[in-house]
Amino acid sequence: MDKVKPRAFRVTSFDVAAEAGVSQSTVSRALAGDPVVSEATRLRVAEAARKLNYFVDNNAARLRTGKTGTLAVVVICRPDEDRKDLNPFTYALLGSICAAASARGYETLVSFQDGPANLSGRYEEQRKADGLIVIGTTQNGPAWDYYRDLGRSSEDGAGMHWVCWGSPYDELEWIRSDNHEGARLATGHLIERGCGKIACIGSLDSLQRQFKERYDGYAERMERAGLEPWLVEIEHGLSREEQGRRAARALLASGRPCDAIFAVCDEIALGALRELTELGIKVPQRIALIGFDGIRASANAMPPLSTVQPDFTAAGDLMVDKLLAAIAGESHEQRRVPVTLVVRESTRRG
Amino acid sequence: MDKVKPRAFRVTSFDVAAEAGVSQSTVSRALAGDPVVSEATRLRVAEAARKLNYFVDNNAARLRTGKTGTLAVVVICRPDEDRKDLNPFTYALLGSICAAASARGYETLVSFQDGPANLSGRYEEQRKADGLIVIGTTQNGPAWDYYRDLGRSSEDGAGMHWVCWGSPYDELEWIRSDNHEGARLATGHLIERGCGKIACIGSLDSLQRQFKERYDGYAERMERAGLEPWLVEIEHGLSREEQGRRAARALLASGRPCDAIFAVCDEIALGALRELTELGIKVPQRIALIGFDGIRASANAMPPLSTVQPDFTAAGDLMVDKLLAAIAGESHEQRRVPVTLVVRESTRRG
DNA sequence: CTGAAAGCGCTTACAG
DNA sequence: CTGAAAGCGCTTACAG
Repeated sequence: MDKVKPRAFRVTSFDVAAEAGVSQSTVSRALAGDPVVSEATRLRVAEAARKLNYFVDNNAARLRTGKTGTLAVVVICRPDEDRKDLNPFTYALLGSICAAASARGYETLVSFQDGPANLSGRYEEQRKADGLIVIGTTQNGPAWDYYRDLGRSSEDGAGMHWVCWGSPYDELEWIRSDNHEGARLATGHLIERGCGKIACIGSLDSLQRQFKERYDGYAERMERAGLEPWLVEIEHGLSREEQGRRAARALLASGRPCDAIFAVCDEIALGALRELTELGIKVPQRIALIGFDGIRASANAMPPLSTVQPDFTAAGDLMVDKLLAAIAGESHEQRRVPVTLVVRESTRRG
Repeated sequence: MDKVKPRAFRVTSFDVAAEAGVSQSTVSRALAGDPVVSEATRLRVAEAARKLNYFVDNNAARLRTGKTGTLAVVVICRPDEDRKDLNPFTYALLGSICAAASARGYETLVSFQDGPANLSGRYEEQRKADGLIVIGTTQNGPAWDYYRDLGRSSEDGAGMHWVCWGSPYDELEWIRSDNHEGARLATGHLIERGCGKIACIGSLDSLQRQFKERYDGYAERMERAGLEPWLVEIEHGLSREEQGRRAARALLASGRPCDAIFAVCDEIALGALRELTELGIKVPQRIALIGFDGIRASANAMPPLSTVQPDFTAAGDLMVDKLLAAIAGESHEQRRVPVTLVVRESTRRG
């Protein structure tokens, strides 16, 4: 109770101690579950705490122990982007990270960051979190530059702990889907379906590293089957949907026969699907189509879109486990999330 | 530096004070931007802090001031639900809340909660947050019961600060879309388009209060135009998509002539759309269709779905402003988020 | 404008 | 098994 500015009354461990007839240190131990306190004492303390509606002040505990029990999660957005239009893949990943952290007893401090005024990754220095997870769009270059520089500067001492998903830089600790395997699965599925003229809509030089990995998996599987890879490049600086639409048009305009398309992400695939549909080209009867990412909208498309889906639960688990290992000073080699093929109408046999 | 267990070296305000040649209290004031310190001193302190890579320990500051600068956001999920399948509306709302909080200088502590093992809203008591925002599915009854009881129990003293979106209980401080107005807009749009046999797929007794409000707005607009309202009830306990599919079938099976459908949410509308499409009924040529919520998938549907979209940015702003007002002990009456009509192919004139 | 000092509410060696 | 005491790193009246 402050003499000058009496602040709101707050129950402390001293009040509980008085109520239970023990010392304050015993209250702390009992409530923390320290096995050294007797069962009888523990019960008495618990009852007193319940009666007084007492909860440990998290800030005092954190100040004393130096641990926060919190992981920071930064979601990188595009400056011009409405929150509603954020990549649904990112949202699913965010959810699985929060769930994984919670399952391991950690809170998640979430921040959407899009521009210079907003960028801030000093969570450990401020003792707001024990580590940092950065996810979000690869396309916000300045944001990733900021985090890359933060990582570099902290070499000398501070020792940040973090992992990323979507970083265009290999020097950051990244985790990604098993893109090669997923692309092989998708391509193999099209081949087994009887397709032989399979185009890949994608890019080799996108900031999005995953796109190249997916093309490589596609090309590898094509060559194994004695087929020639065929890349239709997306144009940079457009929405994914528009990239898909234009690539579909370019593909048709080329005049080269095509019976199937592997698009390197679902949103590009959905754009291509709409363009094909509007041009009267039946999917899958004339051209089969498969995407990558397993976003929810792919299931709602007409026809429903086949895709390659990462195990989102595994993704969250892996990111959190890798981060916790880094915090504990242990090594953790795995950085690929397993994927599965999801077959829907868009690749079914006519 | 602890003698027994030397913890990791940490720069404190005392180190900065020594470096800058001032007292520790001056460092604190200078870094907090207290206008009482001279410009020269402030610069010297800032330089010393930069040189030593010093950041204020957030836990110590919070312990001292009693404020956390943090808002807790609880997202209520369904226990059986994959994170990936969470309602996209909820994710968009989460994003706008985090952005609004950030714009007002608050951090957001986000937690996905789905069941008894997981439910926890004691953020203020633990001094983890200054207030609480609860959003998410209305369909998790036990979770809302938990929060309702928490609200009741805290009457006697603690005084929780919070706001909700999606609560089935009116006693909690709720914020919702302007559902009446949105439904009137949607229905009026169908009428202007020339439709007269307009069904509403929805429910009067759903836990989701918003559904009844939307039906009421629809019925009001119908009656104003001298048309008879026609409710096709959804079945409980199914996914939104399946509810939409079945309602569409029931509507057709009734034999009653129908030229337009207003569905009380986009996901139900998308289910209805797929059912109609699979049955060969052209949308909008034979039946026009409009939903509510403005989720991203509605734009990707074939044909793109007309809808009523709440202003997500305003929603996040309003929830955060209302919560901050409650924390400050001020009143804040507004609880409706404005909506706009989004016209797409599914209601265009043939 | 600046400094010395108190105190926020815990956890944890240390002593018994 | 329990208690007395130190100390985590700040902010802020109070005094000058």
